[in-house]
Amino acid sequence: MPTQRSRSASIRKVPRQSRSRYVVDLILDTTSQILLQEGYSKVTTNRIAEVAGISIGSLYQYFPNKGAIVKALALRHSQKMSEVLRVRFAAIGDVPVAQAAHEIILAEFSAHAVEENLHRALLQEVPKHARVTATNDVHQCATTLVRNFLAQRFSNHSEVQLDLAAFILVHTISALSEAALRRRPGLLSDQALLAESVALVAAYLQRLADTR
Amino acid sequence: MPTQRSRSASIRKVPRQSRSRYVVDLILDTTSQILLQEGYSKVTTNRIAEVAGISIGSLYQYFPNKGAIVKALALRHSQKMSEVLRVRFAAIGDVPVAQAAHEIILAEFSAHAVEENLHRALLQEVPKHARVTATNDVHQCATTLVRNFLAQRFSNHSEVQLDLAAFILVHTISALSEAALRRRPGLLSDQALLAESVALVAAYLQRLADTR
Amino acid sequence: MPTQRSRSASIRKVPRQSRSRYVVDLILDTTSQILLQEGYSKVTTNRIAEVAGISIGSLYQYFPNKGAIVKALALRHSQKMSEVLRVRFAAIGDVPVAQAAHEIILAEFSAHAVEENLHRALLQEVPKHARVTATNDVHQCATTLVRNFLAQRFSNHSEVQLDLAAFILVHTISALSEAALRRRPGLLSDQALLAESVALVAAYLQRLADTR
Amino acid sequence: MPTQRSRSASIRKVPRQSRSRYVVDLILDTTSQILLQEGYSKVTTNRIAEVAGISIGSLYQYFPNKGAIVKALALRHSQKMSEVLRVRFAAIGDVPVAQAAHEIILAEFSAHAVEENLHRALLQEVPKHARVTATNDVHQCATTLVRNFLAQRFSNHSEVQLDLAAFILVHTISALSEAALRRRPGLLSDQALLAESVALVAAYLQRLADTR
DNA sequence: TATGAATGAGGTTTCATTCAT
DNA sequence: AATGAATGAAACCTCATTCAT
Repeated sequence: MPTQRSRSASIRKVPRQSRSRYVVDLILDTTSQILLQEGYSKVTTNRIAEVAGISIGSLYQYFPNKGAIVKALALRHSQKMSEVLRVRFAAIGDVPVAQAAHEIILAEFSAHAVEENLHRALLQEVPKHARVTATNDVHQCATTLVRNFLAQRFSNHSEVQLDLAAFILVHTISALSEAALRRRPGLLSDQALLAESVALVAAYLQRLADTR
Repeated sequence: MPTQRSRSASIRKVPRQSRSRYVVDLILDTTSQILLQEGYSKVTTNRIAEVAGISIGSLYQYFPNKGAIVKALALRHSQKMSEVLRVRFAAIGDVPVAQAAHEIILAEFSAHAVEENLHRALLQEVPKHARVTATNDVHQCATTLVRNFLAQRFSNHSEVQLDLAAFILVHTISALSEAALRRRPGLLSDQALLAESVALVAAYLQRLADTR
Repeated sequence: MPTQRSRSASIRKVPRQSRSRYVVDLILDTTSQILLQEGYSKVTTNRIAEVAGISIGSLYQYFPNKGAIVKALALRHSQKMSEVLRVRFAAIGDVPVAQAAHEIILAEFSAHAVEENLHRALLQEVPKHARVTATNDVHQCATTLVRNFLAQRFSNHSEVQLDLAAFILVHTISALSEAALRRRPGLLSDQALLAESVALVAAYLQRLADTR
Repeated sequence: MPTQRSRSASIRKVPRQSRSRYVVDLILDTTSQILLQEGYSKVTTNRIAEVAGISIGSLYQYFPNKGAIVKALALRHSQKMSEVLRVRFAAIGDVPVAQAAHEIILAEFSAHAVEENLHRALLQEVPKHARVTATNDVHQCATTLVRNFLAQRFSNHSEVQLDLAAFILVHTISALSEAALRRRPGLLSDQALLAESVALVAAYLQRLADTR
């Protein structure tokens, strides 16, 4: 007794069977590939099916419409990034502030390095409405992790201060990661940039420690 | 080498040019309006002409294709932003580092506040290839201005160090401006966020001063 | 000439047939339901199977194609209507003309009240070619019954006259039944409309009696 | 400053210029032709454009969607029928009831004979929702005309009685017209059927006259 | 210069049907 | 028998661009 389906429900058949999983991943991989090689305007359902080597009908058995494919791709990507962030942050020990800054930055840089080309393409090619939630997800995740980190280190600050600091740090570090990637893919490994970013963050954290 | 006709028409020439100017601006304004109100997918040449109240044929007499319209809009916008940046930076006097940080941030925030909605829409809705040059222009301008500022204050640093510092500062401040705008449009005036951004930049500049 | 196998399976045969019957009826009921609730354009084979809770493959084991399903539904419906007509007409005794008119009309109204919504949907939503025979069946049945009735009462008229009178009566009464249903579903019980219809038919029958 | 367009607005460009009129009529004529020759399922926008000898894009400059074309066709047809009805009824003089019955029936038969094949196709092939208003229009028109006629002749009856009589008459006569057309195109000219229909109606009108 | 009707490639999506399991 | 993933022709519709007037 099927009810009306939401137009943007992201997946039509629950991919319980491994065959389904396979096709869904195939479609997302193909979409990613076309997006990277030819740009968003070439991401059409026909082309996805063609490149994936499946029929257009099959594609629509797994996704209700084009938007759902793009959203699913963005979501899958954001989950990969979030996972990296979580693992990296969990590994930050009880180290001095300067070193913590280093590790936080490495965490963000690593996350941004996950399929960095796809990340850039999603941000720069895909219209916002086709990816809102997913993009926010990573920011949300990063902000929470940084916020928790700050809360442990700077317990004497108010909630509001911690929120603001987390906001500033996440945006700053994300921007530096992305700017680096945008400028020259691979630049994330640039030691000078890394060191200077660490300096920026360390200076800010130090000031935070010095205040009240 | 003006011909007789154009010479005798020279009085009329100015109004003619301004007629062109007028239509071009009308088209760009209309494009901006549709982009903001309905999203990039609704920006079609027919719709632009319709909303602008001109014929589609006329539109194609002022622009060779759709891409040119979007690029022109992006360019016009980046020039407005750059102009704000230039004026603000020129006004920064020989003040202490902390205050300079404040003024630099205000300059960037002001620039980003110029048609902030359009700015966001261009970045988030319009595919990169339709705006590359223009977006780069602002960054280029900002980077040059910051770089010059640093060169004056920190003449003992190497070219490479100055380049890197400029890179970091421009991306950081831009990101904070945009994050602020995105979070709560119109809230660049949030005093706490502003103060904390100044603190971040000041801390970095101070460190730069302390280093050889 | 039943083979050994079928003979020995004869006990099982009935339940097997009824299984078939069951699925066939399930499919027709589901088709009817979708037709009524969502319109003919939503009657697709996949949707029928989905709502019926069977696989699309099973559906095609009971019907060779979509058209056959719709035709079977129309046929089943027309048989139900015809059955009502036959029973009602058989019960018309040797009553005066005016009362006969009353009973004929009640017979037709009753027949049209059988799944009246389905009846309307079949006529108004389903393309003719998908139901021709079936719809004709009811008319054929009604015409024969009325024709027989007239033959008994007005034996002095010619074959041609009787045919024509039956044609006129059946179409008139059917139209009034359907108009009544369409106007206010469920209102075949409208006494005024019923009385006036009887008057119309009675006047015509009386005239028939008066003519040679 | 165009506002959101209703999806089923029937005509996109107001056909003020004769060129527009011409194309609109061409599209409707072509639609009618395909409907008659190949059935509703073959009425596709691509086929209409192809048969009409215009591009699919042109078709969509004149109609917002397929439904609007079918509705416009149904409307045009119903207007032609209504016009015939009005002219014929206006010509009915102060004649005896039996002759009036004759003329009313001729009026309805004539109206139904206007593009009778199209009429049948619209009723039998086209899903109701694609023609509602139009079909109702004719019935409305006929009912009003008959109602006015009755009001003049039978001024001693109540409003309710007149409404009911008009309802019965219009449905009866329409059904007979359509039945005749359906059975054998051209049958409307069958003198026997005509005479018998007149007899039916005359008998009813006479009874109306006899009642208070 | 201005107009706007016309174009048609190509986009998204549906659905009757098949067939390997 | 039953399943349901797969198919692909074909439906509806959009939009950048041209060109005769």
